[in-house]
Amino acid sequence: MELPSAQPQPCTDPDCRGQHVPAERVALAVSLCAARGSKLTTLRRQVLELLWERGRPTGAYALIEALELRYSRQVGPPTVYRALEFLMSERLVSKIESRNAYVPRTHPERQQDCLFFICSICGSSTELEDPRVVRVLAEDAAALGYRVARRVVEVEGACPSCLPAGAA
Amino acid sequence: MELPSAQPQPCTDPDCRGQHVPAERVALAVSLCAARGSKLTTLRRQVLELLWERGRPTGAYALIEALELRYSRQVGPPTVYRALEFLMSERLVSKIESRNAYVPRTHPERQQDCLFFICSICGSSTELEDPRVVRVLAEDAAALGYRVARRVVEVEGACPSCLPAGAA
DNA sequence: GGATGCAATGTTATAACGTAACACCCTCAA
DNA sequence: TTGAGGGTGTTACGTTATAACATTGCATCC
Repeated sequence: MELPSAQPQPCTDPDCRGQHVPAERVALAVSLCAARGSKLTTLRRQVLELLWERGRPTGAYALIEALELRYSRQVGPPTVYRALEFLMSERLVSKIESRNAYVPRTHPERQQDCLFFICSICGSSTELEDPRVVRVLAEDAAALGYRVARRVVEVEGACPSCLPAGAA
Repeated sequence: MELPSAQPQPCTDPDCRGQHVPAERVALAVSLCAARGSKLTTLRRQVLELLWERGRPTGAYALIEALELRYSRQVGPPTVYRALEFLMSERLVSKIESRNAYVPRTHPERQQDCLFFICSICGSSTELEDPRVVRVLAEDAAALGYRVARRVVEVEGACPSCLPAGAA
């Protein structure tokens, strides 16, 4: 299952902070889905592209508006929700539960649920993976006798750009 | 600010897992609010009582129904949402973001946001505090330059009662 | 080539969740 | 007694999400 070397490659830097070019990330999604045998259709790819272009958590109805604007056609809520459902099942998108909004994942090739830091001032979000969080929650789950299916970890606050310099 | 010894006391066991009697927890809320000078009105107390009686994350509209049923009067959404807002500001209630539902907090006297384990089968939830999660998230926030305002940590899975014995 | 089956999408309607705006009422203090 | 402010009631509406069913498009088989 080797990809041709011309294809976009997954990022191998665990500290990259998700600084990636949208077009490149969409290309990676195309590769990933092809490799997985899952169908990233035109509609689904368009939704993913829009999410990348937005660069911040975006609501489903904002996506509908954007689709209608760009492609000059009517789009019903189920259309977008189904596309989002597919993208989430492929780990290409996560839902930010505390905002009812959706973000593209910078590292869809990774298995673990990730953390999000969300700025309540500018609305931006930063994706992060931290094995320590995973481990600690797994320990707590074991102590409670829980089997973990999904982790939602969202930290709201003020991002560095929105904080007056030095006011950490 | 000492409470009379006849009053319900905060639980001092950090591993109690929130096994408390509803009526006792409501009484603690009354004491806490009195001590804080905040007004736990009849309506607000009724909403809190209902949440305790439910024993699981409960949606706002389910609370409206329950209020109407019990007290035979019309209740509009704003009435309940305002009560919930007050209860959350007093740390007596938390919202489960991944379910759009509300739960009473077992330890309103504590300052930190807590974690929730939610069973996707029976719908129950377990509140937990884990300083390790708080610390790790604080470190990540520092590394990103974020100032933390609020943590949402929700683990979905299967609770021990819903798992076939031994199938951890 | 037409029949068939299946996944994806389109369409309509409605459910579920949440809030804005304004009216009323009660209490408390000057 | 009157005015201020907080709490609640009421109406209407905004936002988020899904159920149910119709249609399309594409692959496969005969």
